[in-house]
Amino acid sequence: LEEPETDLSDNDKVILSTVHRAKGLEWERVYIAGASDGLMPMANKSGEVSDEQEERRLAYVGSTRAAKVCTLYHCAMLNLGYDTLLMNPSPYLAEMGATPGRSLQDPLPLIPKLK
Amino acid sequence: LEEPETDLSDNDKVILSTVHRAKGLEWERVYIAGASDGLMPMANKSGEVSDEQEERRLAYVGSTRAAKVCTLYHCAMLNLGYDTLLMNPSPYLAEMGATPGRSLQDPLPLIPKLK
Amino acid sequence: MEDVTAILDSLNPDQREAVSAPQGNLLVLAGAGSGKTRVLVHRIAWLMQAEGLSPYALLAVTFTNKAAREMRTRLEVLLGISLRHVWVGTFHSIAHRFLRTHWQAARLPQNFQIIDSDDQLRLVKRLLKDYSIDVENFPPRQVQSFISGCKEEGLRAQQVDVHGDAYLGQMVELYERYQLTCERGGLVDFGELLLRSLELLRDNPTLLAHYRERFGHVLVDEFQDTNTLQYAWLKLLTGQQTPMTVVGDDDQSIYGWRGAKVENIRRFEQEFPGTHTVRLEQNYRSTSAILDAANALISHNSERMGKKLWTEGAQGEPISIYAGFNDLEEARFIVETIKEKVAEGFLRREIAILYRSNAQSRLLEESLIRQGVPYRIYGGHRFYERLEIKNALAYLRLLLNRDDDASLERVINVPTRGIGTRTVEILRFRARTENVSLWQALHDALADAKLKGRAANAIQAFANLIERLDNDCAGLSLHEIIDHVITHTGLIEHHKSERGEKGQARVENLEELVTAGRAFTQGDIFEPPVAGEGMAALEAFLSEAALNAGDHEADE
Amino acid sequence: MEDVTAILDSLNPDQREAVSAPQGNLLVLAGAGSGKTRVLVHRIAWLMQAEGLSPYALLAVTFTNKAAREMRTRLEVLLGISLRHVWVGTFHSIAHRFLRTHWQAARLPQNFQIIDSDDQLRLVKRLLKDYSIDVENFPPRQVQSFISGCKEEGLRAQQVDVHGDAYLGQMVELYERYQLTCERGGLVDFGELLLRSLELLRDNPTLLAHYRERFGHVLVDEFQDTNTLQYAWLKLLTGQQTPMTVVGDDDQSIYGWRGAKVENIRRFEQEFPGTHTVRLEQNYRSTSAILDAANALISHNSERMGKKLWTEGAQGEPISIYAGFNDLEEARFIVETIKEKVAEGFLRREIAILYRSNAQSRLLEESLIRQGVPYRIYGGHRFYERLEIKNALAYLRLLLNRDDDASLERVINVPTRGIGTRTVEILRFRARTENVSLWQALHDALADAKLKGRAANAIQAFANLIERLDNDCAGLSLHEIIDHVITHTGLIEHHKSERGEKGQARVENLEELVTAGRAFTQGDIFEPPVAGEGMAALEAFLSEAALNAGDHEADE
DNA sequence: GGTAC
DNA sequence: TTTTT
DNA sequence: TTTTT
Repeated sequence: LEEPETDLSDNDKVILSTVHRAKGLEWERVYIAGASDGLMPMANKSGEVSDEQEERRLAYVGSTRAAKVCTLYHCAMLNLGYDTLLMNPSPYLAEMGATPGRSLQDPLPLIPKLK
Repeated sequence: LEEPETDLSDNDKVILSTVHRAKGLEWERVYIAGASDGLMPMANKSGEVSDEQEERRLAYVGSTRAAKVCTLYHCAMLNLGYDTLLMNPSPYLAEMGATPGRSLQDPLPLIPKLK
Repeated sequence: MEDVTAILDSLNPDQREAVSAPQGNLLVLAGAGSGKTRVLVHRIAWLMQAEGLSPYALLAVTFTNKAAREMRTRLEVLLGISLRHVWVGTFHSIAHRFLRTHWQAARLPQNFQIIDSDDQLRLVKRLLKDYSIDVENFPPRQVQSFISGCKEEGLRAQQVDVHGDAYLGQMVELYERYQLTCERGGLVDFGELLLRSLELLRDNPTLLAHYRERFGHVLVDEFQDTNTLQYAWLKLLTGQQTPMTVVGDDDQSIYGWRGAKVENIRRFEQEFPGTHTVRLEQNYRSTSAILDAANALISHNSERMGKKLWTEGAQGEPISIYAGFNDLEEARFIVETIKEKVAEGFLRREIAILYRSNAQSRLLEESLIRQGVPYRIYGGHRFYERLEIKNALAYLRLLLNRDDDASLERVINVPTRGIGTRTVEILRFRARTENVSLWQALHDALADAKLKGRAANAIQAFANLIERLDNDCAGLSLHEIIDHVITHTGLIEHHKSERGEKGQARVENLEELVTAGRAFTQGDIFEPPVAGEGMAALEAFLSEAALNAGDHEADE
Repeated sequence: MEDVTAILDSLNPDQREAVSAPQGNLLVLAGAGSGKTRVLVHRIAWLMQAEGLSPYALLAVTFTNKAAREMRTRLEVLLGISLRHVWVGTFHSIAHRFLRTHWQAARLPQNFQIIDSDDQLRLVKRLLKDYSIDVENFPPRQVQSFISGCKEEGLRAQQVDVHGDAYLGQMVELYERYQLTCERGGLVDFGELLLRSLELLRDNPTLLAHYRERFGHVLVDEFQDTNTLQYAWLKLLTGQQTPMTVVGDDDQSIYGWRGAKVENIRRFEQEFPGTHTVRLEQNYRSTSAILDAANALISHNSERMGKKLWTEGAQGEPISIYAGFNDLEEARFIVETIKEKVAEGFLRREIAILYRSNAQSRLLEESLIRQGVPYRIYGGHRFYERLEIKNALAYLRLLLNRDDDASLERVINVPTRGIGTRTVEILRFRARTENVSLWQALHDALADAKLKGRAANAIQAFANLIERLDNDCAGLSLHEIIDHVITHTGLIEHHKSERGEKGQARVENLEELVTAGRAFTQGDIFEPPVAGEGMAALEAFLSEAALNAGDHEADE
């Protein structure tokens, strides 16, 4: 009777997944990372969104994975390794009527770069 | 007396050059290729022009290389190998008051692509 | 008629309507968390018990093996009997079944093998190199996706209209050569399974009539994810006569970029007249707050079929948004919240972090590790995509078919046996110019002594190895074959000598492959055991490995 | 005072004003085709003849060797005397001259060598590999341009403010390591020439005073192209006291992306008070139509210093625009027009096709070839950037300095002498860990027998070769040295055996290098012969090769 | 295991 | 950038 | 994407 317990607690791990792979699954609490404008909806380097409606469906699929709690996360500055981007919150947040849980800190000025 | 003649006619070649390298040089007739909107001024993939004024200076340097004739060339469709772009004429053409030498043909519809 | 009320007992009115809808086309618009699988399973039970359809007359198609397996088990639980004869499977596994059965009509060699996307990419790369095509202008991945894209649109190379475009023309030529290479090697890619299965039915009226008569009802899951080819296949198979039950949700269509067509579900009612449509809008998963947000969000889309999720459950916490200064902060926020919740007693496995792109996981993982929170990446590395497994499978494939160039190339010098790139280059050149397989080229080169010295010895040794393995395996069972191959090819030894834990893990994976082979022949609770012994079983096992690559997740 | 009116005779009033402006800062805003070089040359003549400045007191700085050469010749033609003692040269060649003279004060080894951008890139790549830094996040070209960028802004690694940014921090560390590597190898890159020359003057007040006193007038061409470092250097050198004549055109500033600062010319009048400004607006090149168009175009820019070109010449044909259907058509149009014009009697060499990016030349070339029009790409391949020449130079550099790792790596196995990547890897590792040069590491490895067998023999042979070459060359003249090296290293043989015409061309290029060496020591009409014989001449020759790489254009 | 093509 | 087979 | 050293 100890065995399954151990097995179970060994499997008691937080799940990380892309929204795509999460389709069809559910969890009590879902935290969505990257609820920022170029990520959700995802835009290419030119700032274009390839399929606005599909992007919205993706956000829909993501949020409907949650049973009890769904929280979204956004950040003002995104480090890309070679560049740092200033981000705006996802437009879908307003559409969902998401309540601000903590206010956005003022972004620091970007690091001046040498040419 | 034959020698220099031959040498000379051997050097009688049309010159191809970037505008940058052409700075300071001059020719009787200068033909400028690519007088289209994303090339002159040059835009990056996102359609942004990094330095609008420097781009205009580049066009200025190009056209002032000509002694007698300066003609600009534009084309409606640019083949990039992996993609075909529809191009508009360079905005500098209007600023220069360039006279249309041949009217722009109607662009064909782009080849439909498989996803 | 049996007592069929039990089937409807536990259902809500909408579900009940769907399950008990009369024979005829049925479209179930199943919102997220509305009990979609349940309805599908109960619908099948209903068709059998209330409508009296035989298990043989049913065809249920899904997209993933997981979904197929879940359906079958839940059905068996519901009915309390084994149902191994019901056709429940993915589009690909069903197409595969067709092709295996009718290999002659499909103009395939009997021992054809399935290649996965990885193999396909390797093949494309090889092709580009052979024809010295500039990979700048023709990136392998782009060529691959062009080929897959064509097949998914139901197009063979000859049918692609290039409009005189040189670039497209080149692509089509590559597609054509790729296809020839596959055919010479007896290889079938994922797209080919479906396309050829479609052509098989299309070009064999008797066969088509047979299946149309046999299947009394076809059920399709996640219908919004079907692509042009899958849709055409279903249309052909049912002849718009055999009734279909299709279940899906246009609001959950997220694979458009991969060729899936939401229009297929949107136009179903028009294309299949007499369709009865049922909406499942009661949600059994989420709180009201979450559903309100989701409904509000999706209402901004146009051309929706329309659906509004509701629940009898609690309002719950509002959806909230936390904003951090930068991505590092964001990851820290998330993990801190999770730690709090776990401390309050929530189960870790009931918590998920979702993101758009895999790249985003790095910071999250770092944060989880730093803060000591155990986690698992869902659907990370796949067992059958691991290097050592792919190598073992390549040897196994060679046992069945020496002309499988892709497999031969893969293992000709693994473990290293002194066959260098130069030698392989020579073989490739010869194979290409004489239009024979590498295996043939290799023997020709040995025969006319074009290869000498060390190289010839090594090549000879390789050929001997393969033949010896084949001999040795005669009469062995599947798992014994696998065991023999991984041992006597030296793969085990090779990985044992690798430095670090990696080697050990690889050896364990290889041993796991033997176990998988044993399970395969013995059958398990999910899958029926396979007909045939030894080499016959091996053939089936290899197909299974290619089609079920996602199932067997690799440790770590 | 001599009769100086001859100097002013042929000039227009503006030019005359500029040439004869009193000693003191002078800014000549010289429009395109306004006789800029003429003014510069006559100004120098004026300063010497009217103001009585000695040739020694003059410093004329240009950006290209071509411009420097043209200035010197035209000056000699104008004055009818040889002027080899006037300092006319590029920023880099003048900085180089400073550093060669004051190598001790500049803390450089006497035999320091100049590396070009190519060498620099190789060095950066080597560095990234050595420290196993991810080239995805740190693309070599980006690292290189960061380093050059810093130097051009006058910043040493220690002076770069990273604001706690990890990425920038890594860049700076790479800059630092790069610099250390250069210093250990006695290597100086283009940016370093200028930066170190600046520091040399800045940190040696006596030296600075000496040069400030020596130069009575400094002239600068293409002032709009100066970068921060060059501007600072000029400011330091003149102390804003020595009068300067700067010539330039803000409207022709097209190198901003490379660090050039138009502001330097725009702010010159404020930064150097008492500046007299002259505008050259009369154009001697183009028709009125062309100038009208150019004036109209540039008038759309803001913050211009202001200038309007005019001509006494004809109106001419209007500027016209031809629009083609696609780029192929466009190229065909252009070439057709050219053929017409050539048929009408225009000289081909008086016709140019200009474009923005090199990629555009391909279609144009194809069209020219197809239509049989002879053409030449201006500034195509550079002689000193050719592989075989770079290899020969690397051997020559090794003769002067065994510790030049970049050169040693370049040729250690060229021609192939059995030293493989593995062996080189071992040497590199040893050099890195023991912080010695590769040459040293190589001897250490031989001494303690860490390398054995074939590898050791090959390495020993290489070391012997270099030493033998050094011995052999003692007493030889420069061109004999070069000849000896390209022969006895086996480079000539190596290229002779190459297939196709390429090998022949390479052999000819190597022979051309010998000729260049001969010309160098003997001097020619443009350049003074070099002081010193043999090895001393070699040192100068190598610098010359790096600084004048663009001059000597390669055939074909 | 290394080098050469 | 997302990846059901 | 342009490349004076």
